[in-house]
Amino acid sequence: MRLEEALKKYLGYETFRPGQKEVIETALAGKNSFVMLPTGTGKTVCYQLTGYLLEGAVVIISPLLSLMQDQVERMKAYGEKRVIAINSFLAPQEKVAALRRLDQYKFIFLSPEMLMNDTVKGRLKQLKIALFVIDEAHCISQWGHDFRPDYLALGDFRADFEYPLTMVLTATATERVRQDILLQLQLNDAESIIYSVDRPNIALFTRRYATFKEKKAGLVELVRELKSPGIIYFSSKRLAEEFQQLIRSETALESAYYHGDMQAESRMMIQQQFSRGQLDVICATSAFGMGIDKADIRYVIHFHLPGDLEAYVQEIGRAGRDGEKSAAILLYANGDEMLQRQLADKDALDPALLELPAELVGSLPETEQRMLAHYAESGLSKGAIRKRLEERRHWKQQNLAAMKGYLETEGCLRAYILRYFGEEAADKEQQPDCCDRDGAEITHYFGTNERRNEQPDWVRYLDELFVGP
DNA sequence: CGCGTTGGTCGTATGACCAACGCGGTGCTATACT
Repeated sequence: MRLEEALKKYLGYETFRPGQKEVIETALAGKNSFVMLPTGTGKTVCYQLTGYLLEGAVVIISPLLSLMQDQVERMKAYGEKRVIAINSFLAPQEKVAALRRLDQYKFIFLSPEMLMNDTVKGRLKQLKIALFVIDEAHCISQWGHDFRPDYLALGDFRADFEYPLTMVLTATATERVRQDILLQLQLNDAESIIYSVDRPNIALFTRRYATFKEKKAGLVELVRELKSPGIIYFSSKRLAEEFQQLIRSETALESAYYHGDMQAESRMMIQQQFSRGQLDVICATSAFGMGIDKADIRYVIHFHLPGDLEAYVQEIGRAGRDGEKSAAILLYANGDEMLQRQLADKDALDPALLELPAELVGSLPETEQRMLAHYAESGLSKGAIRKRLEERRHWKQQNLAAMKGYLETEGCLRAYILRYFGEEAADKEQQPDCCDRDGAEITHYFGTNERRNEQPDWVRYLDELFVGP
């Protein structure tokens, strides 16, 4: 059967999107792959169709519970019943039952933490694993080193399972991050399938302000003018909340805030409201984003610069999935990078903690305890650990410096990003609205959002309702 | 870095003002207890 026929038969699509066929063919040929496809190009199809064409189960490692739930629901909605997510959403007895009948599932979603659970491992050992998938694989290189060490144990898992056929999926990774991911996964024979990170329909802007206050005022002005919907990213939960209040009082836009301290239910609700077009603006921290597949996001503003360009590209990539023109705007006020410098510094464990007496370790925050436990089990000497922490710190500072360079460059912003990801700069002829350095005008992204400002015009409303516009 | 909180002083109001200080973001899971 030709792959197109299989695509039609199993998933109902007529044609492949760029990259998908190549990825599936590679897996069907029994080769491991490292796949980099831009956001919104249907990475799910890659492992789903491969799974249908192979005998055995597909195990998918996913970083977020909400992502897993979404995928499971979507697959179920399309009629696939043999799909499950083993995670803490399951009640203990549900989990036991699910593990007992694990062999009945074709697609099994797991977090790296759950994968390391001995019962789960033992049960997986009894199955035939056709394909091992790492979704959002950049998490290995970012979160793994910082606060989710189980991401770093995926390599040992692969070894333990005699190196199952593996597919690594991400949207953004520099060569260096790719190398780190492959190293962590103990994957040295992966076929690289790399597509450009460039999203031509997203115009790039930076704006400098002298002070925090001016930046704040500038943001309100932008939000008032820009065509919504949009996302504004902050590096502080408090500021995200504060700004949402400000937008509510200063504009007629519908808005909400979103960050990691909120209850899972409120987070889900906000995300749904945004997806359904009930909100114009989301004021969020980096917690908001993965798994958002809203097509018509018109702008992404960053109130603070992110810690690295990978995060920036990932976050602005949520704009313009529909291919329509959209804007990515990075704001800066003097000294902004200090905040990121502080956060980056906090990430790598303080080497002094390695000397902490065992009885005091218990009083540390949970994340630090985990990272310490991870290093203790790694068998590395203290000197080697110290060296690794130092390298990590250095890496982060370099990344931040590159991010700062983006703000400061006088050349094309898109070219800067592409160079960072090791790509050739795109052809200018094809990109009239590229970035502010090349003459793109922010006003092209303005629109009217003030409709809610008007008092409801009942006569017109009823007229439209019964007679049509 | 900039912001909010805290605690001191002033000097007699239950505030006004200032300096010093600390903090900032991302998520999984297990298990005990109210």
